[in-house]
Formats: sequence, structure tokens, C-alpha cells
Amino acid sequence: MGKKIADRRVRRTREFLQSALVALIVERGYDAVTVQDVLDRANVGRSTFYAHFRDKEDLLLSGAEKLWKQFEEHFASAAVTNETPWMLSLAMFEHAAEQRALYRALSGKQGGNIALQHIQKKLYVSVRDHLKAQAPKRKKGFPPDLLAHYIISSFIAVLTWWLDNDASYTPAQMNEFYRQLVQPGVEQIFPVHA
Amino acid sequence: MGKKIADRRVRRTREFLQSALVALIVERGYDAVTVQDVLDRANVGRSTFYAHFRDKEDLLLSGAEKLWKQFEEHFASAAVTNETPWMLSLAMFEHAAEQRALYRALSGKQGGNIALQHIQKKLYVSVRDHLKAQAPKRKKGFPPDLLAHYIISSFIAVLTWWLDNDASYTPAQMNEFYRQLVQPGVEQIFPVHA
Amino acid sequence: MGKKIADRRVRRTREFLQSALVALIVERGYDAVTVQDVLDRANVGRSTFYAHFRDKEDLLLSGAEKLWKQFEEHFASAAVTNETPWMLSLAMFEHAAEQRALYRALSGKQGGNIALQHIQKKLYVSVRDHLKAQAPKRKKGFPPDLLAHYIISSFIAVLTWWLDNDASYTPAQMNEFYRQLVQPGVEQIFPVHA
Amino acid sequence: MGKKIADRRVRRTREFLQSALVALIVERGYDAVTVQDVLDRANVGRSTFYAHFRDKEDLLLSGAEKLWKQFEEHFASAAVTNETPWMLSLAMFEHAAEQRALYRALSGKQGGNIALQHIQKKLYVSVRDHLKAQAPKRKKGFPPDLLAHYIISSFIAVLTWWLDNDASYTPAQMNEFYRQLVQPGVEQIFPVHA
DNA sequence: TCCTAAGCGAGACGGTACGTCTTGTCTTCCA
DNA sequence: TGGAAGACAAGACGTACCGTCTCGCTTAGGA
Repeated sequence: MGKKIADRRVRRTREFLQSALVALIVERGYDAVTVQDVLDRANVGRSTFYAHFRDKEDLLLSGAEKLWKQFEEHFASAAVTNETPWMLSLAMFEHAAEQRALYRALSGKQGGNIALQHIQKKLYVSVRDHLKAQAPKRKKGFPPDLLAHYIISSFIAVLTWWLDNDASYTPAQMNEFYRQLVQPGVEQIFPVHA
Repeated sequence: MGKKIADRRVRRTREFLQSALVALIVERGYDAVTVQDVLDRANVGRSTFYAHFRDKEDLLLSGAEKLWKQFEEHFASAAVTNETPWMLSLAMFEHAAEQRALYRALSGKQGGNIALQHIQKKLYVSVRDHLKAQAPKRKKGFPPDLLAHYIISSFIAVLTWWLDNDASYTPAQMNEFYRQLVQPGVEQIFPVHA
Repeated sequence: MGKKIADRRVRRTREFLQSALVALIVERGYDAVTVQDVLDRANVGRSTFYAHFRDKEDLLLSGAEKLWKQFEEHFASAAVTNETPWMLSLAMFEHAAEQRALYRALSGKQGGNIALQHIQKKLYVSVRDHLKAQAPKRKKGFPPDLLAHYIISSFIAVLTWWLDNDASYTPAQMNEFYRQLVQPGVEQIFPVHA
Repeated sequence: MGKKIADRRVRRTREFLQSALVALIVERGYDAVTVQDVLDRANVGRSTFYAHFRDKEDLLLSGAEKLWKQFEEHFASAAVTNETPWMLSLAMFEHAAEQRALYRALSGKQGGNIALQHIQKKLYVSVRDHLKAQAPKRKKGFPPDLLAHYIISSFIAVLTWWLDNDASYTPAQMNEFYRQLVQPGVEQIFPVHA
């Protein structure tokens, strides 16, 4: 089955490109990186690049997707006891700690915000659906989409602050900060113990 | 007094360019707008553009700056009684309601996030300094920068949600939503009535 | 042997550009031709142009160079019996007759004088060296450089007159005119039959 | 009479501009000089420049015209005995010696050839008419226009050689060189003593 | 073992936007 | 009222990337 081998080659090329992009983003920031730069770094021909990715953003998002997959595995394995939503945020802080360089590259000013927005959207959908499923509980009059948007935006805010200020807090501490900020307000609007 | 007249001409040109950019952003989004597009729309020569602004981003930020100035005036005049911080957020919701088109153009996907980030930074600095001035009150162990970052990020999150979903809530309602979400958490960390 | 093919493509592009420029010079004169005009006419991208030529002048000179090469071949093949210097001028008149359009484009007001000056310089050097090689014969006191400069300038003068007045004289007639004008003076200064 | 004063101012301005252009041509060559450069050097406003001259070339030619006028005066006064045509060329060599800097600026590579071509055209017309007036003498079959073109082109060739090589020959020597080169050929075609 | 199709590097190419530069026009003020 | 100051529209310039493409080389699987 030549296909399998071919796949191996293909995967190798894709990974070269992804790492090259990440490395270059770390060095000079997403916007300053040229497709040609990536090609040179990855020792890959121009046509090969475009055979695999539509453009630079596509390559970046493929990296974000990979990261997300990785996170889902991490979450699945770690959070056997994900009884509360705070386990999810904790898992993400932990994962970010493990892959700090990658997270930094994909977030904030450096990453052009594109990758993290991609992940943020996934998280938002997930939270929104979770809330919708428990609709009756919600305090009347408060737009649920806004609540979801707030929960995720706040999380991303805390996460990026952590990444951008390479403070030496542990994932557990960060999660605690996040919980302290967000839980009181949310519980009043959406009383879990109703 | 030739200077004054010259200034008049200059201001006119600058305003033409700013409005042209905003109009074009509304139509196709920031990234899709070309400097040439702006020139054509504003009936302005290429060299004139570059005599006034370094590039497209500079023009956008000059618009953001103008908006900020406008907001400061609005806030100064309206909020004689700004005894609480929530007056500031209310003022901004009100201002955003008045200048909805402009705010939408400068925020979210359309505005390339650049302009709003500019304003966000100003708000952040303002809040951070305000908090620092009252440092003693703060609950031990909570990073004040993170608190400021959270307060502003949440505000921007609520604001952009409002702008992007052209929901028909009033500024007062939006401010109330914002307060409901943020106040409980913040007061526990930073007890105002201590 | 991919190189050969690539070369073929490259040559084709260069030739497209050269012909386009010549055609446009004929139509409106060198100065009035824009690089963009050339690109449009040649169906070539801007970057491709600058990959091949430094600027419009470079392109023109590459045409002149090509013409010169062509002339050298013409001269080499035709003038087996180039015992006298007048054979060279005759060869050039003949070549100019063959390539009249090209010569006109590259000379006089139309061609911006640049191309012909390029060729004139080559001829000058050639004549000067020829004279230097026979230095002893020269009449004392006459600057040899001036003599060479005169011989070539006169030739160019006769040639451009011919081109600009599209008179119907044959190359042989033109060469005879040239000889009649120049030979008597030169022979007195530089007696060939000494 | 304010008119006279105004005229004086006008002349002053025109002269400032002419000298500034000449000075700048000497420094960096005609093509490299910008209208703005001339304005700065002459301390003259942009609109003033365009009130007096159509463009840079117009200014240059106005200088050439002035030079030509000067030369005509020089010729008229000096050459009471201009029985032979060689007096005219001598007069021009003398004038060029007096105004060497100016001639250099207006000729050759530096001057963009424009100015000298202007003067060359005047000389050509003068010579051609002179020849036409004596038409019968001419050797049959030789185009008189070509003869005139040759006489003047050769003269310009010798003149520019002199200017460009700042050789230390006297005007009389240069004129003798010119005569040696041109007279034999011309006399055979156009026998003066017929 | 050879053969063949796919993956690939190399890089020419058309296209488009950029920021710079110069031109000639125009407007406004000042002496 | 003429000239200085300089804003302005126009548009060419040379540069930088982009995404498409053509071309052979390499290479690994099935014949």
C-alpha cells in the first residue's frame, strides 16, 4: 500500500511547515512572516506548500486544530471527574502550561489573534449549547448567548494575560483566579443549585 | 493667518479620508480595503494621503483617537455624578449607541480589531491606575493587573456582543447586564465598601 | 535539462518585452512610454519585468545590445573583404536598411538618444583602438581621440539624417556620401598610404 | 513707473532660477535635478516658477536662448571681418571658452543634450539657408540638407569633445582642428572657388 | 528488478498593493 | 497685485508578496 507511505511523506511535510511557521511566529510575529520565509525554513517548495494549504492562515489554523485535538485528548484522559465546568478551564490552563510556547505563538499580538479566536469559537459553541440544554434554570431576561460569550471571553482574557505576562502562577492558581472573577456573577444569573 | 485656513483645508482632507475608510470598512471589512480604494472614495491624491498618515492603520487609529476624544467629552459632560465606575461603562454604551455605525466599523472582524484594541488599551490603563490608587483595599494575592485586564476585557466582550448582534437592548440594559456579570466577582476581590 | 526549458521561457519573456518597448517607442516616443504600458503590451507581470531588467532604460539598452550583436554577425559574414574601414560603415548602413524600423526607434528624438549613444560608444572605442594601433602614421599634433570622435560622430550624423528623413537613398549611396565628406579630411591628417 | 520696477523683479527672479538650474546641473546633471531643487536653491515659490516657465526644460532653454543671444552679440562685435564661414565657428569656440562652465552645463551628458540641440538647430538652419542661397555651385547629387547637417554635427562633435575633455587647446587650435577635418570634404562637394 | 505515478524543489510568472517621488495646478495669505 | 508657501490630484516608479504554473528529479510500490 503505497498510499500509507505517501501519507507518511505528506504528514512529514505538513509538520515541517507547521513547525516552521510556529518558530517564525515566535521570532517575529505572525504578520511579519512571509510564505517564502516558511518555505525557506521548512525546505519546502512553493508549489508543495500550496498543495497542502490554501494560505498562511490555513496553515496556522491547521496548527490550532491540532492543538485543539491535543487538548481534547488531554481533557478526556485527565478529567475523569469533570463534574463541574471549572474542570474544563483547569484542563486548558494545564494544557497551556505544557505547550506554553505554542500557545503564546498562537495567541495575542504575536499570533495575529487568528488561532486563538478559532479555539475561542469552539469553546463558545460548546458552552452555549451546554447552557441551552439547561435553559429553564436561567434567570429570566438575561440573553444566554451573551452569558456564553462572556464566560469564554473572560476565560480567554485570563488565559492570554497569563501567557503574555509569563507570570509564574500555576494552572491551578490561574483557574482559581478565573473562578473567583466569574463564578459569583454567573451563579446569580444562572443558579446552578436551583 | 494663512495657517488657520491651511489647517481648515487639512482638516477637511483628513476627515474625508477618515469617513471614506469607515464607509469602506462597513462595506467590505478592513482588510479588504485598499489605500487606493480610500483615495478614490475620498477624492484625494496618493501623496496627500501619505502626507497625512503613515498607512491605512494610522488612518484607522486616527479615527479611533477621534472617537475616544468624542467619548471623553461625552463622559465629561454627562457624568457630573460619576460617583461609581459603572457610570463610565454606561457612558460608553450610550456613546456606542449614538455612534453605532462607527463603533461597528472599528470593532470586531470588520475593523480588524485594531481600533478597538487601541481604545481597550486606554481603558485598561485608566482602570489599572484607578485600582492601583486604592491598592490597600485589595484582597491579598490577587494580581491587580489581571483584575484590570479582566474588567476591561469583559466590558469589551459585552460591548462587541451588543454591536455584533444588533440586539435592541438599550444602553442602560447592557450596562445592567455588564454589572450583573462583573460586579459580584470584583467586589469579593476588591471590596469597595471596606 | 530543465534549465534549457527555463531559459527558453526566459528568453521568450525578454523578447516580448523588447518588442513591446520598440513598438511603443515607434507609437509615442521613448519618454512617453510607461513601464506599465510595456507590461500591458507584452502581457507580462510587473515583478517579472523587474526580475529581468533594472528599468526601462535597461530594457532599451538590452535591445541595443541585441542589435549590436546582430550587426556584428552581419558584418562578420558579409565583410570577408573588409580591407578598408569604409566596409564597416557600409555594413552598418546596410544593416540599418534591413532593420530600419528598429534603428529609427532606437535613434533620434524617439529613442531618447540613449540606445544610439550606446552603440556610438562601442564604435568610438573600436575606431580609437584601430587608430592607436597605427599611431606612428598619424600627423603630429592632432589629438587621436578627437579624430575618432569626429569619425564616429559624423557617421552617426549621416546615419540619423538618413533615418529621420526616410530618403530613398541606398546604403551604398549613403556610404558614398559619408566617404565623400569624411575621407578627404581624415586622409590629410592620417595618411593611410604613408 | 512701477512697471519698470516690476520688470526688474521679474528679471531678477528669472535669473535666480536660471543660475540655480545651471549650478545644480553642474553639481549633479540635468536629469537628477528636480524642480523643487531649483526652487529651494533659488528661494522661489513653486507657483512663481510656473508663472515664468512651463517646466524644467523651458527654463533650460531660456538659458540656452540667452546664451545664443550673447553669442550673437559676441559674433556681431568681434567678426567685423567674417568673410569666411570659419570665422563663425571660431567665434563660437571663443565664446565657449569664455563661458566654459555654462557650455559644459548645457551640453553633453550633464545638460541632457537638450540645450545644445536647441542651439544646434539654429546653427543648422542658418547654414542650410546659407548653402541654399548658393545652390548652383553645389556638386550635383549631394543632398544639401545632409551637407548642412554634417557641417553642424561635426562642429558640435568637436566642440563637445573639447568641453568634455577639458583639454587645454585654445579656441584657435580647436577651430583649426575643425577646419582640417571638415574643409577638404566640403570643398570637394561644394567648391567655393568655382 | 524495473516502471510508473505521486510527491516534491525550484523558480518563472501575472497580478496587485504598497509607500515614494515628482510634476503641474490651485488656493491662500502677505508685503 | 505679484510672489512665497505649500496643499493637493495625478500618476509612474521600483519593491514585496501572493497564489498559479510548469518543469524535471526523486522515490517507493506494484508489475
